[in-house]
Amino acid sequence: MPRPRSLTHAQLASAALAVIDRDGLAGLSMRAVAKELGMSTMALYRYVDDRDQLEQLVVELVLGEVDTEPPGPEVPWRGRVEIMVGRLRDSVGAHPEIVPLTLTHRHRSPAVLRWSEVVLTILADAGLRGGQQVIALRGLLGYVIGAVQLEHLGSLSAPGTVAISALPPDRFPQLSATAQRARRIGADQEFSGGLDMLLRGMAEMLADGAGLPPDGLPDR
Amino acid sequence: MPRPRSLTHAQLASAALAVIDRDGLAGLSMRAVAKELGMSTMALYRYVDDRDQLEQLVVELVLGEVDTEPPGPEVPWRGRVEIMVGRLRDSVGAHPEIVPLTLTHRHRSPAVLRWSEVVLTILADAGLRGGQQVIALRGLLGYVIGAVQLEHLGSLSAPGTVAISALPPDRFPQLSATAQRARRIGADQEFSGGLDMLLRGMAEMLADGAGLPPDGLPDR
DNA sequence: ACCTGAACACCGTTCAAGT
DNA sequence: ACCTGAACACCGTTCAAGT
Repeated sequence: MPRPRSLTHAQLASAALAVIDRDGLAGLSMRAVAKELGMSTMALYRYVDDRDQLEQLVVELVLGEVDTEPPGPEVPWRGRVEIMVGRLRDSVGAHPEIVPLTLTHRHRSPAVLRWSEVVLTILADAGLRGGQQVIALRGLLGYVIGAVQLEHLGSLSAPGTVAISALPPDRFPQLSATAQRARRIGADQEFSGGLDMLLRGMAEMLADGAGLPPDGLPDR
Repeated sequence: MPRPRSLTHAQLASAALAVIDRDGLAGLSMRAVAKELGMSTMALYRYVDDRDQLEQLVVELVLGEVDTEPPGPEVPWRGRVEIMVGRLRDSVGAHPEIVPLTLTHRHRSPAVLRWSEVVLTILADAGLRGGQQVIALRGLLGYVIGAVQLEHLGSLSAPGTVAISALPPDRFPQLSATAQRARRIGADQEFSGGLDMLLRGMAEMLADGAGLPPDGLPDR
């Protein structure tokens, strides 16, 4: 008589995320997750092929919470992009330890695909042409990924910025002055300031039709 | 009679980098590096406190090759930023497996500090004010980091893009159309297109003095 | 002082065995 | 069918010992 499955993928993912939130990404192991669930290590392999797939489940648990409902058309396109980017950043930012996992597993995540689809729709709506859309989407994704990592690593009690503040001002005049100022700028302000830079650039590209490849890549 | 040191830090770093270039970052281990050098594993601990410090040496070996000579003033400031960003991307791009290491060890790298100092000088030269400089520098660093990772992961025989091309066009119309086009856009074009977006945004910020925090953060 | 090898506490995963 | 525990081939690092 077949015993019923005692575990769902969701429970597995939650247990793994709990381990990560408690002990960091370095603390994630098949053994740790099994202990978290009160099962033997090998029992996990009933539900998952290998560690890689467990990681995929964690990524999907976190990214699956990103609201991918398109913002209303009454919001200007730049505002809509800001909303979508903000949602992604908030979800990942709530579990910054998983950032390295999202990088490796991003292409397989339905949530990221849905998110990308909505952002592309907004960009197309705004009037960006084919080649520009690709560049803009990768630019946005690249910015979010990079910024979240800088933020996460740079703010572990900000060892970087503190160390930089202590640099010899004669050899690094700009850097030490900037580090002083950087401490007064919050992470949110930094993030939205950089995003603003990107969006301004996009709007300008839109205005003068730049960003097309030199050979005049066709639009479809 | 004290034996002479048989190893320099540079040799150690080269051996580790050789392991990484051959077997990937996952193949890096104290044992692997020791074997590469023909020594016992524990001999490495004569030269390095722990694995973390070995990684730091690798990062410095790669980033130390970045030319941080400021480009001549005859080049417009945007061009100078492009040159500096390009140098960083080229060095890291030559050993993409180390990207995760640069993230963790970046704040301790003299090479990155020198690079940042030069870029900040260019930005100050261009007329960006204090708060804007911080945002612009982090924006640039974030973009490079994110873009290099997307490029590296996304181009391992491009499993992501290929998978995306195979998506059901009815559920992901924008994405599948975009994936088709993305295959015709080279990595360099993507990178410089995104960078161009950022630089346009910076130039615009410069023009109208935006990016200052709401409370009017003073310039020094 | 430099280098070694055994040992400890960890990994992911395979495999044979229990219910 | 579901779950277990021993075992294998790995880690980083400590420690005592050799030259």
